[in-house]
Amino acid sequence: MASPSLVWFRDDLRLADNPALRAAVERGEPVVAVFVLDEESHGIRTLGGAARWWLHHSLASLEARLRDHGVTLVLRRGAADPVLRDLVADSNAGAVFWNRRYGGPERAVDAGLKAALREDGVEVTSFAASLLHEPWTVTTGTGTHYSVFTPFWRACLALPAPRAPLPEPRVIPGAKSAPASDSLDDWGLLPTRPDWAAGLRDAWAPGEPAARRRLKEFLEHDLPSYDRARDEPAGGATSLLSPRLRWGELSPFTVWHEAVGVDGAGGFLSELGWREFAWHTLFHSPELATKNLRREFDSFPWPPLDPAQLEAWQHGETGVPLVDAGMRELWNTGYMHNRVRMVVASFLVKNLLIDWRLGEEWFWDTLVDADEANNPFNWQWVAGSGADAAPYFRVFNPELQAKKFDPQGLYISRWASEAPSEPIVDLGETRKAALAAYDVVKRAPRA
DNA sequence: TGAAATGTTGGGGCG
DNA sequence: ACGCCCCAACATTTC
Repeated sequence: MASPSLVWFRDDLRLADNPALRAAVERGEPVVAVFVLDEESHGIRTLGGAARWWLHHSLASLEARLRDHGVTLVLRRGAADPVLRDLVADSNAGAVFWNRRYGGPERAVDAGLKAALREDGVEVTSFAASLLHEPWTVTTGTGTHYSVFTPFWRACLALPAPRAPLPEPRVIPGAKSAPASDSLDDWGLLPTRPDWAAGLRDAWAPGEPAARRRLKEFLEHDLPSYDRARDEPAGGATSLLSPRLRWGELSPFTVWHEAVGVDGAGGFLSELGWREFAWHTLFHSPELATKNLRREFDSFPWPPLDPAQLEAWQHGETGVPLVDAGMRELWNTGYMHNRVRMVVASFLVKNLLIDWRLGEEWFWDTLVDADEANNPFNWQWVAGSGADAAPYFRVFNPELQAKKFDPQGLYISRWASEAPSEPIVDLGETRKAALAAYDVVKRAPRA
């Protein structure tokens, strides 16, 4: 009697370079593929609206590709621990495989499950698949983790090179009868009443095949000009790979090995390095989304929230053209150019003096690429409270940024073409107020 | 992965 | 010819 191999898909919705899937195939028994929509386990962050849209379509793609192999993707909803244990029992699985996660609550779930299943005599194996280096392997000379990017990335580059990506399995042996599955449509991941996803549908094609096509196109067409053009929000020279990495439709090993030989790829690869740095930072500071990494920022004098200002920022109605353009790109497409992300974040935190956590939550809800590491990491970077952060006194001037990086006004006219209205705040005055607030933090005792 | 304020320099207009 | 001033251009400092 066969004892199937259970593959638990999480943030790795791909068949290529999937070590868990590979190990299950190599075990030689029928494969049961599972995805669990977990909104119940302690501390797990509920997905935002744009993320749910992406997840739906990426799961639909994975489901179809597995079906081509004769394998059913079993969809279940609930706390991962009991759901997985039920599935293991129902399918009589003898082995479970997954690729590692690095967030605090996820690690707790996975560790508990691994111990419990092993207790029951089930083989459980986890793999490195979504980071180039395991977080505990990148340490300073004194054994601590890095808090500054440049030495961190230098240390990564000095480590043995990331392994070569694994090919997609040619054959995946399916089980004769798979456990019952929810219907993806019943999960209600797509927006209705209203359906606000039209812009997302125009902008994106989720799923592994489209991700591979984009990688190829980026390498051929955009990488050569990446260093020169990546800061121009109208230019389209960025990789657009962030959601594909977020959902694991591409692995960083694949991206690394495809790009590393290309002349002038260093700047792009170091962006992969920032992604790596954010995840390592989360691994060492699981409360990254809620707690200032630099605790002296706990004394930051946030004024009482003016909800109208937060709303104006969210809706792209601040009267500051580059900020409004960015926020509307976000709302319409689930994405925003990186340069503009820095500008709108600086504006929220420093010109409006609104807590970075509120900006982080809005991005979490509206970005298709937000993950629990990069999103809070980057907000803390802008706010000045984070790892290797921009000094708080570094206040972006959105008008100057527009002049420098969107000199023709192409990006602004694409997203905010109406005649500009009066800014809701004076850029010069609010800049001064932000610097005064910074003074309080500067005088605060260091944690 | 800033911007503004302040400081320095040097060419050119002009008395 | 010379000194003076203005000011753009660039550099440095400060926030």
